[in-house]
Amino acid sequence: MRKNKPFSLTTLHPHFPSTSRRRSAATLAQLPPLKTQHQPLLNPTKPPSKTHQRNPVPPTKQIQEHPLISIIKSCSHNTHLRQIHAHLLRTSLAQDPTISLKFLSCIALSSLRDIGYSRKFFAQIKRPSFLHHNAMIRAYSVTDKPDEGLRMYQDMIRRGVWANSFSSSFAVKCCVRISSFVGGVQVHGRILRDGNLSDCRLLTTLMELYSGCERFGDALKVFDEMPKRDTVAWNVLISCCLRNKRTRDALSLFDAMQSEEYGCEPDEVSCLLVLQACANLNALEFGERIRRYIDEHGYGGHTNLRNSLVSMYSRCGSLDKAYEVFRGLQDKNVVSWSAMISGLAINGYGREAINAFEEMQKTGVKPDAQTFTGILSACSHCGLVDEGMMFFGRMSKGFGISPNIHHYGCMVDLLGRAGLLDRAYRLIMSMDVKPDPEIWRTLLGACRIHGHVNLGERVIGHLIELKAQEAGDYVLLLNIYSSAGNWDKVTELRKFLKDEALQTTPGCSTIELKGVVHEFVADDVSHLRKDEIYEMLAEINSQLKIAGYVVEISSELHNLGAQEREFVLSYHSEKLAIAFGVLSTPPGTTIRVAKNIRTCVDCHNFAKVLSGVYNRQVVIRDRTRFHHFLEGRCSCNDYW
DNA sequence: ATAGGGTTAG
Repeated sequence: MRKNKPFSLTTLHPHFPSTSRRRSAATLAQLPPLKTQHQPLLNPTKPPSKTHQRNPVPPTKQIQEHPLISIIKSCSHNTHLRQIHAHLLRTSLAQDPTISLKFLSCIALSSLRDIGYSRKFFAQIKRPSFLHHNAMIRAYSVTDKPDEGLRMYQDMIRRGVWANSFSSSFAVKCCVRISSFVGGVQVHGRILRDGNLSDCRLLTTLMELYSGCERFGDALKVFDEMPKRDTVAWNVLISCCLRNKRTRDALSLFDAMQSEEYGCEPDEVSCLLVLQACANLNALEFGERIRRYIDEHGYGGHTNLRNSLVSMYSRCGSLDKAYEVFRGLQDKNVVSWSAMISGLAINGYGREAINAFEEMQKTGVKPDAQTFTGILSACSHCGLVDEGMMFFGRMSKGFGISPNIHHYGCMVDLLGRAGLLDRAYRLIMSMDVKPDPEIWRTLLGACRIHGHVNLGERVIGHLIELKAQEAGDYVLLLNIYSSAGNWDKVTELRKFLKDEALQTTPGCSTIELKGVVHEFVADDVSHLRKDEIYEMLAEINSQLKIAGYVVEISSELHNLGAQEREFVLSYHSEKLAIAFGVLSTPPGTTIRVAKNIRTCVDCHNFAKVLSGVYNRQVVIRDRTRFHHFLEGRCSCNDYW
């Protein structure tokens, strides 16, 4: 407990200009002469003036800050910080609690982000309060040493230094940065003991932590126990759903938060997040709803929302609407152009994407790394090998952007599809970034297309090295073996797959009907209309067989008899979604399905034949592209 | 009490 009156500079130095006048242009030059103001600042000799005592006003409003504080606040340049530091040391102002605190937090947030500097200054404070500790933990949380911030917090608790909800908040931030679930649980425990259970912001940070550690359940629990939830809390929950593969729940939350029970208005961030969910799920109608909401609530002018709309429309296969929004954008920035270029790319308009790229530069917008990801994927989707190579070269030479893993991925796809497998392999080996499993899978896909057994085996070797091999990868290898007629290897691999319990990314397909997204996994029996769906699937199977559809058994890894294999295949998630689509739409309409992983050969053929027999346009969007099927043909030359 | 915390487009 402090016995003295709060330290106030206002009363001590009435000659300082008032806050309001000072605010306009505070610079170091406006400081009172340094030499004359040594002692009085820390050792008040004059009592506070009487006028203040006669008119008691709430002290918080009355206290004026030291001019140094406003200088520190407006100080963005590092050299200025150093100057102020020197000044603080000279005048022993460094020991003033308010000033040192302000300075400490300023170092943390300045462009310097120099934790060493913060540490040094902290060490110079003789009696740091818990506020100084808080500022340090915060500093750690925004630099590259978040683990030390957590340690400092733990140390604080251990030494019995007073800690408040802000200390915990910064500590949680540190845990978020290093994805430390264990550390987060500790801080959570402390928060519970401190009884900070009604602090909405603190709990939101905690949700953010669990979200980042892929602990959806824990995040939801925190949310549930919050006594009062504001829009940001809902937004964090939505973003948590997006990050933890609960995309469909993200859509329900948009409605739930608005319900009478909760009465929380979605803001522009909510819209941004939900639009992402729509894009992932292919949920065009829901996306349209969000668009109406945006217009009705006056968010229509937000460029980020419009950019998000461009992306949502194009990822839902509605390129014309994407273009319409794009055209209406008054201030197209690099994100708008990149969204449009990627949109053209995934929809198969490679040339148009390149044109857009040129036009973008004419309007003076400079491309960045993600623009090039879009343009390179346009080239790979449309088989524009020379153009792709050209852009890949121009990227670093002409624009100073060094290729990242996504750029390399596009190039591997481009070269691989074109049959230049050795070059693709050499490119991966020459990369200055570590190859990820995804890029090896891209090459493996190319090996399948071109029946390259040796390279395929080598790629599997690399995946094993990364401990990332999944069942789906071996299925591709199986396809390669069987198309090469290498039956011994096929048998051997089958046996291996049967014995080994391999990890698989569960395939999942979604289809939107009347604004409701339906989700299917393989062998799904959870849908309300499952009986009708399976009946329809049986009907479709027999119709397609008449039309010449043959089940592609090599897609399946189960070591079963041919009859049973066929049975297993018919339960793939995209078939269930398509069957549901046929069930719910009249002939002549479009069935749009989104798949989270690669669509298998068999489902590809299934959709192709079905589009003719049932007179539906079928569009399957898998990880990177659209597969359009119409009248028994597909748009991608059976490159699946 | 003091300063200070959460979500965000391609």
